[in-house]
Amino acid sequence: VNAAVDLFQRRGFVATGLNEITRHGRAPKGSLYFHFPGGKEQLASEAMVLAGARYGAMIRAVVDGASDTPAAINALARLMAAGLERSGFEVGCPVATTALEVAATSPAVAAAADAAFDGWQEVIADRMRRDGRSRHEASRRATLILAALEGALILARAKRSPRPLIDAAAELAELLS
Amino acid sequence: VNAAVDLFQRRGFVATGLNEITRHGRAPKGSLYFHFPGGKEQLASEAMVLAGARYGAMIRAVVDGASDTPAAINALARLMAAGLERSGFEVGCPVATTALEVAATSPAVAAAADAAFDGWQEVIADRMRRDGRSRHEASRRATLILAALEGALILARAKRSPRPLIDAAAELAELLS
Amino acid sequence: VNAAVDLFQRRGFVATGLNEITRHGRAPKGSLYFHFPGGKEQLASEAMVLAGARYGAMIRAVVDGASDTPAAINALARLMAAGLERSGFEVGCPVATTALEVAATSPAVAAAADAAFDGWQEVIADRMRRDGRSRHEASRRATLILAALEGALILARAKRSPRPLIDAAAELAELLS
Amino acid sequence: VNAAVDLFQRRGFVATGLNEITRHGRAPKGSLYFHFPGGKEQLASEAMVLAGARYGAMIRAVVDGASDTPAAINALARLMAAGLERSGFEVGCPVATTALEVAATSPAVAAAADAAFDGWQEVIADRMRRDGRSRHEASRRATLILAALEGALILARAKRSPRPLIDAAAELAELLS
DNA sequence: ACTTACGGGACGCCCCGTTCGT
DNA sequence: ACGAACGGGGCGTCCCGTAAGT
Repeated sequence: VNAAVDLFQRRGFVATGLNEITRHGRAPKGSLYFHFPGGKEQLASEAMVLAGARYGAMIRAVVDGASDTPAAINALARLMAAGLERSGFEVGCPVATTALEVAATSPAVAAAADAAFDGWQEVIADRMRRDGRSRHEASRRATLILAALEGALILARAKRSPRPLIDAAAELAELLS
Repeated sequence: VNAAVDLFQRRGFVATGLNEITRHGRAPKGSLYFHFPGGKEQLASEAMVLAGARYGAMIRAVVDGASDTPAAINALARLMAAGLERSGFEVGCPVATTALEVAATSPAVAAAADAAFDGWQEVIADRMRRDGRSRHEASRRATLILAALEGALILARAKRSPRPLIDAAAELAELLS
Repeated sequence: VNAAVDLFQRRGFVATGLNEITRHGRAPKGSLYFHFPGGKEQLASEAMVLAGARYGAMIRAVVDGASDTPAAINALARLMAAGLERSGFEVGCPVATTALEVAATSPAVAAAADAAFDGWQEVIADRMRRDGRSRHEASRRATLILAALEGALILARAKRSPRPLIDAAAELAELLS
Repeated sequence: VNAAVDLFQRRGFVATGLNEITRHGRAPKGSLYFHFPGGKEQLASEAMVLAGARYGAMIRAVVDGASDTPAAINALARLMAAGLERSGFEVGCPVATTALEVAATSPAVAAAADAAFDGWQEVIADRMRRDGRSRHEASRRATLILAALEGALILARAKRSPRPLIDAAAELAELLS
């Protein structure tokens, strides 16, 4: 279920109860362990995969629609800021919170989160390769962009303000142009 | 107690039980509500403050010891990477995980986390102002640096590898030089 | 299925899940309620019947093969002790545990268990009648023998030692000779 | 709590929920894990101890009040039969059911059950030693008596009739006189 | 002033026994 | 015959107060 994606994104992995998820998704409780024999961890892993795909598609759309990389960065930041404000700063990255929470305790979920991050990074790197960057350069630069956006998103949620996100993106875009 | 700082850093806010904290800190259970009438939230707030001060001092030492900003960024990344590896990728940022978890539920703790972030950002900005940057430019650039490091730390923990941290820092340092 | 017999014998009725039984018996889960519309109770009842027949045959073989009643008692005790030790004191009486667990809640299963006990008692009584005892005397004496063996089996499992079984049988055999 | 003794005695260990026990004993759930950090197993162990002591005292009273061993056996059987009938055959031995259920899964509880059995056996053996039996003879005979009573109790509960208990006791008493 | 011991609900995850729909 | 669905509860433990003691 993708009710899990939404709730993990808002409250985090640990704070979200399975009951809450089934209620939110109007799914019966008993079926959960039929579809996800691995329990909450499996559910989280699949949520990471789904969120990775969905968010990845969104990132791709923005990145491909932008005229150049700096423009893409700013566009992404604006999009994330809009989502943040629309939800009252509840909805952040659908992967980051869970990734941090389970990094030390659940290797399987951490790996799924990592795969999602990798996918996004690859989307950005792909665009830069098409712009003529070398493979290695594109990869490193994409990592930086993704990291900066994720980090700025944390700062923005803590401050309950889109400023850090907008500022960091603007600065990074400027540096890259 | 600063046992809380350590545990929140490793497992996150929600996953850490009060029992665990008192055990880890060899403090009596009943005393907790005497010293922290606000309960877990107050404890977390004070943990954010303490971690902010400690981490801030460390950042200041590194930043002041570096020859220029790019060198400082790389030095910080190496330091964080070292801590990551030393702890088996358990110990990340003492504020970020908690900040994400409580962003939507506990304004007080979120504010404390924000204050910690602000302190760190100010340390970095301060250095750049001393290097002759304008107030506004220094602030934005410091936000970017902090965001990039925090974001890269997430990626690194998910991947259980210091690579994202080292790469993102190297790329950012290069852009800034 | 007689996978149920084995599992009820080891872990008891309540502690054995239907899933476990189907897995142990390589039977499909959904088929269970086709063959046993009465659910777990019916399964238990039939397990009692099957165990009663099987164990009864074994008792008959031992009893008929022994030279006299005291010898039969000792032989039975040795056989039970051997099964106990072979299984690490996991496998006791296939009926007693379930009988005790459901005595208060499931009359149907309790009746099936009672029938199994009656069958065994009859096997022993039959032998004694053939040895010339009166109907009434044989019945009472068989009840005592069965009770002593069942009771000693409990003591033996609790102590994880065949001693109570061997001792009680020896004492009873001596009294009867 | 001795509500546990009562419920384990009626329904068995596995079938009795902790909630049920706290409800039955009017104790709050949260307090349970303060007094019994070991959880259900510890509760069961202490229930075995308590039941062992209480039942042991009762056995001692009967045994000491009887004129000789055969009379004691019959008196015990009558007492057990009375308890059985009074409760609609719900209340059996407070130790046997649990002992059988946990024999394979919980060594600690099994040991506690064994200790209770040993205590009872010792009470009976003690009486016989005072009657002039040798140490070894008294011990073996006491084991037989205890086993026969426990076993007959199972048969009686399955049959929902005091007959097996009364008959087995009568037969054993006769053999001993 | 500070700590201990204890009481007290609420809920988390897991899994159970059962019944549809095919 | 059987995969899928379905609630209900089990045990553990959490976060929080309070009454008594030092």
